[in-house]
Amino acid sequence: MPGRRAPEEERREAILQAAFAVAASGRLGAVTARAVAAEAGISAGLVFFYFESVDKLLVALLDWLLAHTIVAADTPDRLAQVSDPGARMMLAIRRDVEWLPKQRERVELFFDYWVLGTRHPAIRRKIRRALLRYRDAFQPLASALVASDPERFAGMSAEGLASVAAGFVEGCALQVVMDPTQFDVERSMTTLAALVRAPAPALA
Amino acid sequence: MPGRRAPEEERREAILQAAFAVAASGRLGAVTARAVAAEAGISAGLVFFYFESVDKLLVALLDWLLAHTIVAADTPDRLAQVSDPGARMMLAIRRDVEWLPKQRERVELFFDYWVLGTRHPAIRRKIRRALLRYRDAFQPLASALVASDPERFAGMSAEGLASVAAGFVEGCALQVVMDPTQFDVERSMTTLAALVRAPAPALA
DNA sequence: AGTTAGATTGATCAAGTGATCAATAACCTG
DNA sequence: CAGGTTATTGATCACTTGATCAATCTAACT
Repeated sequence: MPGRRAPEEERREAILQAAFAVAASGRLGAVTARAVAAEAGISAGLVFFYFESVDKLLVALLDWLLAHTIVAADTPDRLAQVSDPGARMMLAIRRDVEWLPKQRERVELFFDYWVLGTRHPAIRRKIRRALLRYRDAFQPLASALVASDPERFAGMSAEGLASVAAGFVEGCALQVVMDPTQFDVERSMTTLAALVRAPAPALA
Repeated sequence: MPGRRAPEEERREAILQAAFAVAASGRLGAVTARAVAAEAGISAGLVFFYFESVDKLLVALLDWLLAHTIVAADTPDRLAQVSDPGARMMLAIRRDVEWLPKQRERVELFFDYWVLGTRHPAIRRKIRRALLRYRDAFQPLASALVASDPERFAGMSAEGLASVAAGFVEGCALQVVMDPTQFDVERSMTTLAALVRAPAPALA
């Protein structure tokens, strides 16, 4: 029965949510026009009416995903309460690492997009920008840390430290996707703490 | 013209090489029975004659890839010449990191398989095993390093150190695939050296 | 009520996929 | 050179995909 109108822009949103539902359970490969339409309870043609092509739907889904994924937004206050720059940095990292297993579906999807990005310039640009933005989020913490003890962090820029912090979390994300059952937040954090704490002038 | 026989087992190998050629230029998604057959100069049916299904061809290609990919096997001697455990570890890491951009195609393929593994148990097992094997390759170096200065590495197990080393290289691999032009071996190594060298008792 | 504009459907097309299989040609044995 | 074995082909089937489009229905506005 054609004609049953929906509240305009909500259709787009509904389709995107359906696309996410499909992708969350069957990954990006399962996101077909028919699958999304079935999930949304509409006809396949309507998907193309709102999103010209499946490709553009995927790009829109990535935007939706990035907009609806704020890492660890639930504890913005606890971080400010910690005065020590080092402890603040560690808490920030821990917060994100703890978030990873809880949102495994999103992390997996992100990696799907990341792989897709290798062949898709527009997606690659979006992913890269998101990663840079994530790295930059560590910048103020890194700056404070370096400033708090310039001698100890001699030779390390705040940029470098922020990169390493982001890289560590990304490495954990890799492990989470690879083997969720075997990933242990505490072990990862302990290893990081030990590594960073250990002076190793022998390494060159 | 049917009947033109090939030297037995060489056919399998030839098909696998063709599959690799296809995958190297068009990624895993391009590996179809027809594409591989065309690349190998045979008919599509023959692919199914030697590899029951495309799925099994992909698994066989992964095995082939793992067997034909020995990271940095060209400099096995230089490592032994370095007596200092710290420098040895750093050289080992550098060796692998330098290898990444040169073999980008293989690294990309590896990530394709890694993503595929999330849905394919057999592939996931193979990938996981390969990653563990890679991590274990750092174990002797890590043990020597920890033993060389127990006080400095207090709280760090050799396993943890090996994990971090492997994780660092994997992180670099991620960057290489994402943006080959922007990846800089020297910068990565410098950052690592600075991080490891910097004592940071403030971090907890 | 009549009209118009826009949303919605479902059938449909073309392209590409994995897989099967009868027919056939080369090889080996005798 | 006959005969059996085996690799090889190419046509073919069933299926899925992205995409298009005429027909249709609903809502809003006269």
